[in-house]
Amino acid sequence: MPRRMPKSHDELRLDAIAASRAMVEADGFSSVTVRRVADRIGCSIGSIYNLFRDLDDLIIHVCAGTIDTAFEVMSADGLPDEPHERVHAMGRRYHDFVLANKNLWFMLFEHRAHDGRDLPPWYAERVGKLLAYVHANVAPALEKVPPDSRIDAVNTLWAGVHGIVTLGAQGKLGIVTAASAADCVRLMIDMVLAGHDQPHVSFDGNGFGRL
Amino acid sequence: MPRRMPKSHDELRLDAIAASRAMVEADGFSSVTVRRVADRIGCSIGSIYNLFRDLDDLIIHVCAGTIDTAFEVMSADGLPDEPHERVHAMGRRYHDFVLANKNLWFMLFEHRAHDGRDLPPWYAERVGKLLAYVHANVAPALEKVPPDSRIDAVNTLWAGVHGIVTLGAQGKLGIVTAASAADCVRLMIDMVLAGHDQPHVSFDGNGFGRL
DNA sequence: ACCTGAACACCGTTCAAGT
DNA sequence: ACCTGAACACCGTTCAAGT
Repeated sequence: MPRRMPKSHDELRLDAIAASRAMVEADGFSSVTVRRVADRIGCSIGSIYNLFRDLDDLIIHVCAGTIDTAFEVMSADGLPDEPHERVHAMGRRYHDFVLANKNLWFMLFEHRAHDGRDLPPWYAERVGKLLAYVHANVAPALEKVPPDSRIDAVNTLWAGVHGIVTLGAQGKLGIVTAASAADCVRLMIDMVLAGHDQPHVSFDGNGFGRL
Repeated sequence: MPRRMPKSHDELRLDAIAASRAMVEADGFSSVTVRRVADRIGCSIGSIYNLFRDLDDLIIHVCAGTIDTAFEVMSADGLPDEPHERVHAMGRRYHDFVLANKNLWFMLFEHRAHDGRDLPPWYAERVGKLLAYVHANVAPALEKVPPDSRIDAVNTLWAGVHGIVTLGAQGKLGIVTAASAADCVRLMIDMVLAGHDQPHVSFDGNGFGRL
């Protein structure tokens, strides 16, 4: 194989996305510029616009990769069968993932398309896949909630977990708090599930000792 | 009074902050540029740097104003006396405020100082004042929680409310949900407070105390 | 002492000119 | 057909020159 084979369109696209992702991880998403990406992957400024519609489009592709990674992490093997424990495991995975990928994750929420352009369908699909997985695995722990309200209950619980994880990762979880974000996530889940499921709340801490 | 009296340093500062706030409200915080502010308040680019250390410093002053407004809204007269109802009223006020001031509120969380420069003490003080007010008014509804854990319980509940309100304002509260963010906030508060009214659910038993 | 705006080093995006 | 980079209209920040 020749040493420096000219890269194909698709290879260059993947290079640009990978380079951008590395920049986001290292210095946040505002450090990604067309000029720097072009420089990093060894092409001209103008060529970036042959690979992507504009910078927004490139950024969205990095975001899509982040969502895919999140899905893989969340859906990896090893989730407990017991519904309550499963929610705790999901919360823990979400927390750990966001903490390990702060800049990439924040970009999902902070990035706004320039005009009112809405997200492409293939992107919305991937978000939907991740959300559907969360719903499928959280809903069983809320089976006492009437089916009509269950979607809202899951959304409420998970939005709560998201709030804790986000504020925690931003260092804004209360002024002075002894409890870590991971502890608060656990507490949130326990509080919500307890509110809905009086009889048997197993709070022995079992299954979570692998902290 | 003369028609066009030259403005004092302090007047110009307030003008710049007000102009910036109006820009954020209208078009988001990335629409605030030194050139546009200078143009709007009728001074030169360079003069902005006589009023503020840099653009970050100006932005922080807008943020401080947002926090002050939030405090005024949250602490206005008319909160119910009953602790649970009071938490609901707080949640509702928070939700309404964020919805009515999306761009200003998002700026608080999305704005990052350029280098690792940390926020000035007078700014942290104002954030602390708002958080302290929330704590003082939410804590009574969690009086069954042991005092040692109560701060963490309030943080957990309020971070949850924050998550719902934030995702709701971003239009990201679930893919398709009938319930509005306001309904989810109500549900969250009910679930958490209900979880604590169950006698057998205590903070000591759930492993939360270990830190 | 402060105001000014040209200058500097960036930025996203476009497009005529090359291959 | 695609790659190139100068050009355009911006950006934050600085600073010599004015008052």
